Amino acid sequence: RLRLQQSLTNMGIAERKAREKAQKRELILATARQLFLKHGFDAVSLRKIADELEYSPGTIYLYFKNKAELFFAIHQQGFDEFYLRMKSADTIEHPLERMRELGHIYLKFAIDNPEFYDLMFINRMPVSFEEGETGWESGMKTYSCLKETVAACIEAGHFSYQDVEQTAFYIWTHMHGMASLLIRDRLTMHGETNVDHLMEETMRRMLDMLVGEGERS
Amino acid sequence: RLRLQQSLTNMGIAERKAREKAQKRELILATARQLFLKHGFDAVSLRKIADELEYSPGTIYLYFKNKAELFFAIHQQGFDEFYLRMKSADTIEHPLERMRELGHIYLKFAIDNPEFYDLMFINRMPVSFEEGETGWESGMKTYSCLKETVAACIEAGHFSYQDVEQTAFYIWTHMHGMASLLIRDRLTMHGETNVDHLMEETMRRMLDMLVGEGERS
Amino acid sequence: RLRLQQSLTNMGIAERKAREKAQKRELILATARQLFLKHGFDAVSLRKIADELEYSPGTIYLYFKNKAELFFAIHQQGFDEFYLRMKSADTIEHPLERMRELGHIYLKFAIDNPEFYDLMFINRMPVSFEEGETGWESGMKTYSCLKETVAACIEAGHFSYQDVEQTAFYIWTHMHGMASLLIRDRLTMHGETNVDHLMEETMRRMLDMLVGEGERS
Amino acid sequence: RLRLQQSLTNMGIAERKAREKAQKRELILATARQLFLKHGFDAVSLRKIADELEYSPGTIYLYFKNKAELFFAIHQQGFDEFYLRMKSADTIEHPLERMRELGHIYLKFAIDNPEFYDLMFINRMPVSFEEGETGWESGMKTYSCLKETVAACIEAGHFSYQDVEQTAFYIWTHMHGMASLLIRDRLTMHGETNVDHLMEETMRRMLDMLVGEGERS
DNA sequence: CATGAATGAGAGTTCATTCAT
DNA sequence: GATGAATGAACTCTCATTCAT
Repeated sequence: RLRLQQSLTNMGIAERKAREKAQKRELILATARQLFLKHGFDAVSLRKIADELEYSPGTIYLYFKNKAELFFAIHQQGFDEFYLRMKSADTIEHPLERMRELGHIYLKFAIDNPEFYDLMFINRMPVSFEEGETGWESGMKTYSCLKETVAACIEAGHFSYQDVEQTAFYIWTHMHGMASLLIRDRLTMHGETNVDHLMEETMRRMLDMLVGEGERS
Repeated sequence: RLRLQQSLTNMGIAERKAREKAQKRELILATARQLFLKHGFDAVSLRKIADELEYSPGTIYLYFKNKAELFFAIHQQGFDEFYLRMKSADTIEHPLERMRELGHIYLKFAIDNPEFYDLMFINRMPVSFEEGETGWESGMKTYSCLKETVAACIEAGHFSYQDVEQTAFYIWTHMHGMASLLIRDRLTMHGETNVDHLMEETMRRMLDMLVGEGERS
Repeated sequence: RLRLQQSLTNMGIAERKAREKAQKRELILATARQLFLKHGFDAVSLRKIADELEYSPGTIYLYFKNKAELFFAIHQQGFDEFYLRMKSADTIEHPLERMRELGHIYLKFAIDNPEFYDLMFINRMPVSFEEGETGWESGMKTYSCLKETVAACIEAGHFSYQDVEQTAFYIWTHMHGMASLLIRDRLTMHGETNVDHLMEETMRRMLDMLVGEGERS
Repeated sequence: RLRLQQSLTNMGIAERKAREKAQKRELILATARQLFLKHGFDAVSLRKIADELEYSPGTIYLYFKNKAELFFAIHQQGFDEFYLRMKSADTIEHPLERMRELGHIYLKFAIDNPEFYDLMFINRMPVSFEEGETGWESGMKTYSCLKETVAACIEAGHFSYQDVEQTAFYIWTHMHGMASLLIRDRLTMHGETNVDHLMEETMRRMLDMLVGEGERS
């Protein structure tokens, strides 16, 4: 019985340790993310991250093999989170409504998580990244999300143009244009006050124009 | 008379010197630009630029106060060149045709000069840059170009939507979305073969959709 | 009686524990040795040894005070093993034959256990090592082995030269020259194919030359 | 005339600068060499070398591409110097006398320049080194020196054994054995007082033994 | 005008070692 | 007894920038 109890205790300890380790990993990721946003990936050193956390520089290497893996992890995390949010639109039956919600979610994600968005869609990829094709699964799934909804819109007769691939490309590139200009500070001239609103409106306008004549939903 | 002559001579010399100085500045800029293209702005050191030119690193500081000023100069130059190209569409009378040409020029510029485009629209601005507001004149002029043409399209009844500012924003953000995804390598999934063509088509489709009902040109 | 039994049991446990501890120590040593061979002493970190063993780095410190002591232990073990092998020649009565066997064993040991040989005879000693004079007992015994056989050869009239000390030095230095050049990769120029054979032959030639005139065995 | 004079002055300055640069390179090499000797190649960091010279760590990179090149340069320099010394024996006509002188020079070089000898013949080669085969020219030339003298000794009937290659190998390995044991501190047991003398004697004895019977020079 | 030697700071990374658990 | 997280120092190397010449 003693053994069993001890075994349970050990399991408890092991579990707690694993949890704590995961939490610390998360903490490092969060700090890195925030710094990457402020100064850009290249300008942030592991040392600075460590300083911010009041760790020794070597400590980070207990959680990440190197800087590229840190990038990778944030990248991945970003796409996972992104996918989750996009997926949440699935509850909306009406294809066009769903499409609008996707647009809204996309922009909101970029605005709320610019550090994620930057690493995912704007930052130059580290060389080590390009070789292995892993890490894009969530990204591809999300894009599939978009394409399915586009297909549904076409099938339901909401969109007059019939090519799914091209229409998805059309929508994505426009959304990204707004998001990336915002994040990389090229919209400061535009009175800034209502940029978020302007982007939302632009998105809706784009979708409206995709909708076939005579059938405005 | 001697004095006059000498003075003239001096002016000649001074002129030549100024010309030579400007030429050298240009040469440095061109080399820097080319290197920025190949390896990205942050990855290029002043020493590498100097090596490429077979200059001493100190020499560059005779022409540019620091790396930020080099960035600034290329940025400026890029916008100047960009403006010139966009301006060349002015010869086209028909507003919608001109609009289409602007779109074509925009994409072509991004594709042909990704290093310029990157610095102008994607790269994070050096901190010293944000303070001084100079350097955006050409950029603003170019944007005005766009807005004028949009206004002309509206006036001519080609575009049904009436807000110039918003429509210009609409067009620009979409163009930039395509350009920036291409330059930062996020379109590799798209078969890559015909990305340029796809972008052109998407642009035309966007403009077509902006054109009011019943009046497709 | 219970107490006695428990005491016996405890002794059994203690013994087993001691045995297990020794075994683990041995295991660590073996792994370290093998890694030292592959990458060189300085290039092997304790962490790498621990990883190889699937131990925690801290664990090694339960068996060795520090890296120098690990060096020390392998050094010792190497000399012990070396001594055993050399000792095995004792069964050969004929002094000159024994001498030849010693030479053969020496070279074979160096070739078969370059990691040992390197640590024992080539690698720079850790500073902490030089102070304490312990650790050379087996080495000295082995050298005595050599000297005894040399003495026997002289006594039996095989060697013409009479100084034992000098002759032992003569033989050892020559053997070591071949072994160390081989191990530190300075013999690659010599067609490499038959280096082992060449070394054996050279050793035999050396011994032959030590043999007095008219009395070639 | 002014121009000419200035040109001459410039040449003077350029020359002086080149000389100073070469001197500084030499100084770095000397310092590095000395530190390598004391602590071993791997244990000496560029920082330590820089500190010793009261330079900034970066400065060394103005004279050497990296640590391997520093190694390479010392290696090369050592072999050059070594070759020069060995070559100096060429003035001795009598082959056997020359051979003895070569032996003397070899040992003296190792004793006088242990830091060179260590890097040349004992230290593990950096990986980058093995690939390129450059850098061994002086070494090969020196070995040829030895072989020529051996051949001459054979031709003159001094050596009874006829194989040049094997005899050169024989001589070299023995010399190296003594030198490397001395440098890596394995001769401390031998009363140390007269090790140099013992080595010289051993070398002479070896050569004497190579000399054919009845013809001791 | 141009040089290029020099610097100090800082990059990513690895290390032997310690210590609370 | 064993763990493994953590450290601080060290590593090689690159950088933007300065300044005497």
